[in-house]
Amino acid sequence: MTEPANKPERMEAIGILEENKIGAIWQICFIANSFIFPIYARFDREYDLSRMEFVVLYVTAHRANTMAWEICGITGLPKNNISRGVQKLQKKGLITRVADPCDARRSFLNLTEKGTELYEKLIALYADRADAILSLLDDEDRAALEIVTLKLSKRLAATKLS
Amino acid sequence: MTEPANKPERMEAIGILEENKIGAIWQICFIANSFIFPIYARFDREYDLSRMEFVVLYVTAHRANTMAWEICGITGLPKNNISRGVQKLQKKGLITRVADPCDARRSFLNLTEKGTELYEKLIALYADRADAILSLLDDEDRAALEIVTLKLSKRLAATKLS
DNA sequence: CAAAAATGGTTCCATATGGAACTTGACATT
DNA sequence: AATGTCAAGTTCCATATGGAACCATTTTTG
Repeated sequence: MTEPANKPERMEAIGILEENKIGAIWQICFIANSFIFPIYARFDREYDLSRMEFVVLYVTAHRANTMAWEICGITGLPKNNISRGVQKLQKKGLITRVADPCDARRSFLNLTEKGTELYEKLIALYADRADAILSLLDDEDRAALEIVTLKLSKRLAATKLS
Repeated sequence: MTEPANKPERMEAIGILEENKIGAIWQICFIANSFIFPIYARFDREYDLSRMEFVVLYVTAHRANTMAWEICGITGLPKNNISRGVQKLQKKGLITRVADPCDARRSFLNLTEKGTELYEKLIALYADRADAILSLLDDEDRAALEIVTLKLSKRLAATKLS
């Protein structure tokens, strides 16, 4: 059942990866897609959790009293999708939503104990898969990649591109 | 109209980018999304071209006599989506489809002149935007990033991850 | 303080997406 | 040649997605 590692069509991908007119960006997208799709498919299959739900879970795990609009700003995802993610998580009892006394439009989001438990499980899978990919590099290259992608992503977050 | 470069929610994103349990992968996805979404939105808005159409256009521009199943292998996208992209491009007169005499199920895809013209225009926009992002790094970092992402993406393409 | 603008969030709708079933054609085994 | 298996593409369907209109609250402004 294990397919040969180098199926011809996969090898063809390599040629296109070397295209240099668009530089590292196509490669970065290729790596991101290779990571994201399988992991979200797995979350959906094994935990019945959609991408939007995971995103909300993830951000909320990192910041107590998060508000929906903040998740939008952090992730760049549209607010209607975030809204749906929040609703589903709340229905499943994975997060709590408490109205902000200062502004009735907003509410504070926090993980429940159950939500924290699930998050711990998922983030472990997430980290394993990330590690499986990054392990294709030797330690030196991996360290270099981490330094440069952190720099770039931080600058990108702080910049308003046209 | 120009927003301040450092809106609070964007700065919050930076904190999360520094999360190290999942290392460079979250950052890579962040960079990829920051690139992909705006550029495809623009292609759709200004050229009425969907993501799938662009993908087919792109691969076909790189390989004469491409077949649909090859595009699937190269990009990892499902074949029904590719099929739709091919149909739309053909309807618009941007690619030609000629049945393979050796196997009636398959056909060879090639850009028309009109298709080539459009491709040239789009890839220039694509490259400009890629450059705008990569220019946030100094030359040394940028060179390092390009080397390492090429290595990683090539190994990833040649590997069958779980 | 009333009217207008803005903001957080939800709902509506039209489109994009991907899994699965299906169609047609190639090919292997008998 | 009949049969079963596989492969390339298409179609069907149920879900995900994101823009736009909308609602309910602040906040701003005259």
